Amino acid sequence: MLDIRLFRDQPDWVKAGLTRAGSDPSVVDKVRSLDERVRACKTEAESKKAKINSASKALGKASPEERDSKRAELRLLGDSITELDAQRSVVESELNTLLLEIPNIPDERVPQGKDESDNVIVRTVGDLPKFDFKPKPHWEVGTNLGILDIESGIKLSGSRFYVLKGLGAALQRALISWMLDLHIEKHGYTEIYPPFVVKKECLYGTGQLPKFEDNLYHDIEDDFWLVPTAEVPLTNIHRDEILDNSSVPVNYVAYTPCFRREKMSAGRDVRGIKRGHQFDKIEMVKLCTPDLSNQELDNLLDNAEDVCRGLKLPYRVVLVCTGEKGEFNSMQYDIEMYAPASKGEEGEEWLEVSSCSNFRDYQARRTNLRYRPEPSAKPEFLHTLNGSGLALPRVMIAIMENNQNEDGSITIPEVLRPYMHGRDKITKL
RNA sequence: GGAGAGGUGGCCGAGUGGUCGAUGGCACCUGUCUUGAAAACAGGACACCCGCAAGGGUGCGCAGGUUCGAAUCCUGUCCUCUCCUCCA
Repeated sequence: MLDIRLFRDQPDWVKAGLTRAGSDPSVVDKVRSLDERVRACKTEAESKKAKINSASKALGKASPEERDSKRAELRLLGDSITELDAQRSVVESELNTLLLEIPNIPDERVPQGKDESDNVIVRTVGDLPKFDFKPKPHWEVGTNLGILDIESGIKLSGSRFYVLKGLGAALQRALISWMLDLHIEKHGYTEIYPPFVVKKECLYGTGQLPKFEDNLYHDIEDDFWLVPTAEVPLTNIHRDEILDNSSVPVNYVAYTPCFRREKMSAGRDVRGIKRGHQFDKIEMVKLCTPDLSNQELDNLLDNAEDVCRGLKLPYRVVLVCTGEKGEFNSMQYDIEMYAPASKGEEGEEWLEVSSCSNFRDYQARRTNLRYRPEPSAKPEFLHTLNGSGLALPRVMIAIMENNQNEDGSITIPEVLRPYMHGRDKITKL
C-alpha cells in the first residue's frame, strides 16, 4: 500500500499518479478525511488516557478512603475512552480497506495506455523459425506424439486441465531442473522449496487479497489458500522482520505449481495448455534496498531473458503500459515468446512467459518487511521485485511449435539434453 | 486426535495486579584507554502512532473480558515443544 504520508503531504502528486494508473483520484480526498477523523479520535483518546494513567498511579499510593471517591470519576473517563476507541476503529478499518485497494503509483517511465496495443516493444531477440511446411499448433503436435493428453485432464479435473505423458512430462521436468540450476549457479539465487498453500495474511501482503479473491482457490475448512504464484510465499518469508543490512539483497528462486481460477478469463485461451487452472512456474524474488531496485529490475529481467537465450527461442521484451500492468507494481516488463501456431488457424502468437516487476515499497509496507540501514539506525522498508523465470506451459508450447519437424518430431533444446539422458528429439514411439 | 508445558525487546532470559517498556546476559553504537585492535571501564540504544517541538499514547503470540489500573487475573484462539496415537 501507499504511504499514508503521501496522502497528507503530497495529495496532488498522488492524485496525478492514480489518474495515470487509470484509477479514480477522488479516493485521495476520501483517504484524507478518514485519516483526519482517525487522528482526531486518537489525539483526544490519548490525552484522556494520559490523564487516567497519571491519576491511576496516584491512586495506587492514595489512602483507601480517597480511592473510592476517585474511582467513579475515573470510570467515567474510562468509558469515554472506550467510546472514542470504538469510533476510531470503525473509521480506521474503513481507511485500511480503502488503502489496501489503492494501486501503486506507476514509474514515470511506464507508457500511458489502455490495453496491450499501448505496450512498448523494447527489443525482439532471436530469429523466427522458417518452415517448409505448415506448422501445427502444439495441441496437435503434442497429441500426435502422445506426450500431451488433454482428454484425460478433462476426465480427471474438468476443462483447463491436461495431462503430460512420457517425454512430455520429462521435458517439463527437465526445464524445471535446468532453469533452477541456471538461476542458482549462474545468477546467484538461493533455492527455496515453499509450501504450496498459504495463510491469507500472505495474500494480503502481496496484494492478491482482498481485491482478487475471485481468482484464488480456497480451502474453507482450514482457511488455506493455494498459491497463485510462488511470489506469495517467497515475498512473505521475511514478513514482519527487520533484516540487517548485511543480509540484503535477498535473492530467492522457487519452483511451484500455481493455481488460478481464471474467472476473469472465462472462454479465453481455452485451446491447448496456454491457460490452465494449474501450471508450473519458476519464480524469482528479490528484496533489496530502495536505492538498488531500479538496477535490480534490470538484473531480474536479464536473468529471465537468459532462460530464453539458453533455449534459443525467439522472444521479445515489452514494457507494459499503465492500463495493462499489474496495479500494485510500479513498473513491469513482460517477456513474450514466439509461438508460430498457437492460435490454431489464425497462426502465430507472442506468449507471455514472464512478468518482471518492481513493487518498490508497496508490498513491503503490506508485509511489514524492513531492514536496518546501519547497525543502530531506524528500520526502513525494503523494495520487493519478482519475475517469472519462466512459466512452464508456454515454454512447452514454444518448444513444441518452434522446434517441430515435418515428420512430427520435436527437437529438444541443447541445454536440456543433459537433463533428458542425452536425447535430442522427441519422436513418436 | 489425546495429555502436559510454554509463547516477553535483534537473540537468550527474569518478572504472577500499581514508579514495568519491562532486571540481567549476549550482540550493537559512542567515548576513555591503545600505534591499531582486543580487553577493561563509562555512557547510549526496542518498535509503532500522534506532535514543529516539548511531550503524549500504544505494543509482553492474537482477540476479547475483569479492574481506577493488567506482561501479571479470566475466556477464546493461534503457534511451538514434550509424551502418546497415527502416517508418506
